[in-house]
Amino acid sequence: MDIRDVARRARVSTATVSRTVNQVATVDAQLAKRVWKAIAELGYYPNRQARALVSGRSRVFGLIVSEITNPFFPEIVQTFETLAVEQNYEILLTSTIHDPKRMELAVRRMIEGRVDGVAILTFGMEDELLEHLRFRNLPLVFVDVGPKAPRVSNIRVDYAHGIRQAVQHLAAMRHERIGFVTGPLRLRSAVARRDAFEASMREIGLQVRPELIVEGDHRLEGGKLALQNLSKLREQPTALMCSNDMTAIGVMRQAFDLGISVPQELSVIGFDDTRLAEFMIPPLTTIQMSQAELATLAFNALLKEVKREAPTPNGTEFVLKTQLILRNSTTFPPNNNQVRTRSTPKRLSQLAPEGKE
Amino acid sequence: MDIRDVARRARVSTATVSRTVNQVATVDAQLAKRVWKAIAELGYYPNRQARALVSGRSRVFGLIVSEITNPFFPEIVQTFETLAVEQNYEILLTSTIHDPKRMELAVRRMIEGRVDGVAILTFGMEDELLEHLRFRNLPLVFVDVGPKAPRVSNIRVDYAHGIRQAVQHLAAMRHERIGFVTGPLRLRSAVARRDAFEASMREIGLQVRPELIVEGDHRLEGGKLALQNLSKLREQPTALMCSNDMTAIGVMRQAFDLGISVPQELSVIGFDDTRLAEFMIPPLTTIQMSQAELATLAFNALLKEVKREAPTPNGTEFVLKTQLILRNSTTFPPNNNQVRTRSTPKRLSQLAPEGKE
DNA sequence: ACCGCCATGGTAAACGTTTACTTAACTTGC
DNA sequence: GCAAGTTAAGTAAACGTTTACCATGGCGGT
Repeated sequence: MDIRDVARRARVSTATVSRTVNQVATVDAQLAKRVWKAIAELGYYPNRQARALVSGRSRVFGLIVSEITNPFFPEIVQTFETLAVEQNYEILLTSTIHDPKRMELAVRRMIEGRVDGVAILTFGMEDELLEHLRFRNLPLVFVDVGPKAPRVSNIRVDYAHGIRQAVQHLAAMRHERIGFVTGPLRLRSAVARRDAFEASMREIGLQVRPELIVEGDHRLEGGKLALQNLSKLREQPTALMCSNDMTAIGVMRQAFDLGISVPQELSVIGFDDTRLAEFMIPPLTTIQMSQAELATLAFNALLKEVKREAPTPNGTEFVLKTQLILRNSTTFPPNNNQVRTRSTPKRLSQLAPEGKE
Repeated sequence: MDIRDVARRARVSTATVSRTVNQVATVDAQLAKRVWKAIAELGYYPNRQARALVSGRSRVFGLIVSEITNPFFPEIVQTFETLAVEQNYEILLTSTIHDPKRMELAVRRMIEGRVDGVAILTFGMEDELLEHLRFRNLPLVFVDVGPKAPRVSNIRVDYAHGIRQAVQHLAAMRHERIGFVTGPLRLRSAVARRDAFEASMREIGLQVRPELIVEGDHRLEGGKLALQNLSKLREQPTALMCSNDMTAIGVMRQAFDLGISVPQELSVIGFDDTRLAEFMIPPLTTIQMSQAELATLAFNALLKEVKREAPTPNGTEFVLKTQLILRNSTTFPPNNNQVRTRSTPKRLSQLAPEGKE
C-alpha cells in the first residue's frame, strides 16, 4: 500500500497526494478532501526511507551521549526527543560508554543513516573520528570543545561560575581542607571542572592540596572508591566537591559505610543537579547545569543550521550557565575546624535474618 | 559519492560492489580487493535508506519505553543498543511518559519508519493503538500483556516469586502492618504487583489493610507523597513495599523529612533492583528484575521472528524471574512490634549560611 | 571435440517517494 | 477577443541501492 494506491483511490496523481500530505503549494480543497479520505481508508503512512532518498534530507538527527546510564542524560534525551517529534524529526541515539570502539561505530552509523546533523554530548571525548563527520559538512553541535568551523555550533559551559559559588559557600563556613573528585581526566570537561575548582580555591586564598584531588569516573563506583582512598589519609578533607552527582552519591554511600556522617563530618557537593540530587539523604547540594536547556540549545542549533543554506562561516557559540543549588549535604566543618583524623568505621546498623526467603 | 563511483573506480559493476559489501555470493578475491580499496579511497558508506527501500527491510527495531527518565530503562536501552549494533540494527527509541498522545505518535513513527519489529516495554499501558501495529503483521514483543497472536512474543514477569520472598522476609521479622505503594494503576503491571502482594500476605496469614495500600506513580514524587499521606494515619505501617525503586527512594526521602529512620522505624523494600538501589542510604533491599535479561529477551525475540519466514502461529512466551535482594533497608519492627504512633518530625539537621554566594 | 554445468560478474528493473517541468484551464487587461 | 500571466494538476525522472536474470568462460565427462 503506497502513494500510488492512494492516488488511484482518490483519482488523482501521486504528485497531488504528495502535495496534499506535505501541505505544499495549494491543492484544491475538494481534491485534498478526497485525498485525505483515501489516506484514512487505506491506512496509508508515507515511507520515510523513500522520502529521505529522494528529498536528500533524512529528517534524523544523531545524538551521541557518553553514558545513557548516567541520569544526567535520560533527561536530555527526553527533551531532545520531545523537540524532535514536534518537528517531525527522528533521533539516532548512541551511548558510547566512553569506549573508542563504540565511538567509531557511532560515527559510522550516523553517516550510513545520512543524518541531517548530530549533537555530540560526550563532553570532550571527541577525537579524530569526528573529522569524518566534519568532512561531510554536516551541522554539528559540540559541548565544550568544538572547533570554530562552518556549520558547527559549540555550547560552552560556564563551569567557573557554579564552582566558584560552591567554593565560596564552603569557605564561608570555614572549610579549608576541601577535596575534589574529578571525572575521567581524558574528558576535557572533567579537566575543565577541576581547573575551575583549583582556580576558585586560589582566588579565595585557600590552599589546593594535590593529595585531596583524586580521579573518579563519573560513576557511582568512582565516587565510592575515591572516598575509600581519601579516608586512608592521615588528614582528611572536611568537604568534598564532586565532578558530577553520581560521584557524589558514591561518596555519600562510602561515607555511610565508613561511618562518616554527611554533612556533620564531611560536606559533599555534587555537579549536574540531576533529578535524583534532591532525593538523596541528605538532599544533595549541587551545581546545576540545566539538562533541558542543554538539550534545547543543541536541538535548536541543529535545526537552525539545517534550515539555512548558507552555512554560518564560523559556527555559533552558546553558553550554558551553572549555578549552586543549596540543599543539605553541607554544613560547618567538625570540631570547630580542627583536623579530623581517621575514625574507626561504624558497623552497618542492619542485621536482617540471613537467607533469601 | 555513491555505489556507482565505487564501481567506476574499481572498474566493476555496481552489482559486484554490492555483493562485496554484503559478502554475499562469491566474488573473486582480486576484484574484492579492488572494491575495498576503492571504498576506502573514496570514503564510501552505503546509504541505509536506499538499502531499506529496495530490500524491504529497514534493519531498525522500534523500542517503546514508558519513561526513559526512570533509571530502570536506560539500562535496558543500553543493552538493547549493544545487541542491535552487533547485528547492524538501529533503534527507533520513544519514551511515552505515560501520555496517550505520545503513544499515538510513537506508533505512527514506527510505521512511517517501517521498522522491522517493535519491543513495547511500557508494562501494560498498551491500548487499541497497538492494533495498528498488529495489523501490519510486524514482529512485536510485549511485556505482561501481549495477546497470543502470530509474530508476537510475550515476556511474562513472574512477580509473585520475588514479592512472596519479600513478604516472607518481612513476616519472618514479625512485621504485621505492611503497606504497599503501588504504581499507577492503569498499568497492568502495577496491578499485578499489588495483587501479588495481597496474595502473598494472605498466603502467609497476614491481614491486608486497605488503608496501607496507596497508589503511587512509579516516580520519586509518588513515593514521597505516599509516605506523607500514610504518616497521617494513627496507626502507621512498620514496613512498606514499593512498586519500584524510584518509589522506594521517594519514600525514604520523605521518611528523612519526617524524622522516621529507615530501617529502624520503617522497613522499606523496592522493586527493580536498579543500579542505584545499592547506593542508597541505607542500601535498598529490593526485588530484582534483570534489566539486561529483559532487554536481551526482547531483542532476541524480535531478531528471531524477523529471520523466520513462517510466523510462529501463537507467538512465544518467555518468563522473567524476580528475586529478593537483601540489603539494609529492612530490619525488625520497632518497639518489639508494638504499634508506633505518629512521631513529631525531626528538623533538618543542616543550617548552611543563607545566600547563594 | 562437444555438451552441459558451474562460477562469476554484468544489466537493468524495482523499491516509494519528491519535484522539475509541462500542460490545461482560467483570469485579466487591453 | 486575445495574448499574457497565473494557478492547479499531471508526467516522469531521479534518489542509491539490491537482486532476478542473463552472459560468458572454463572445466570435466564422454
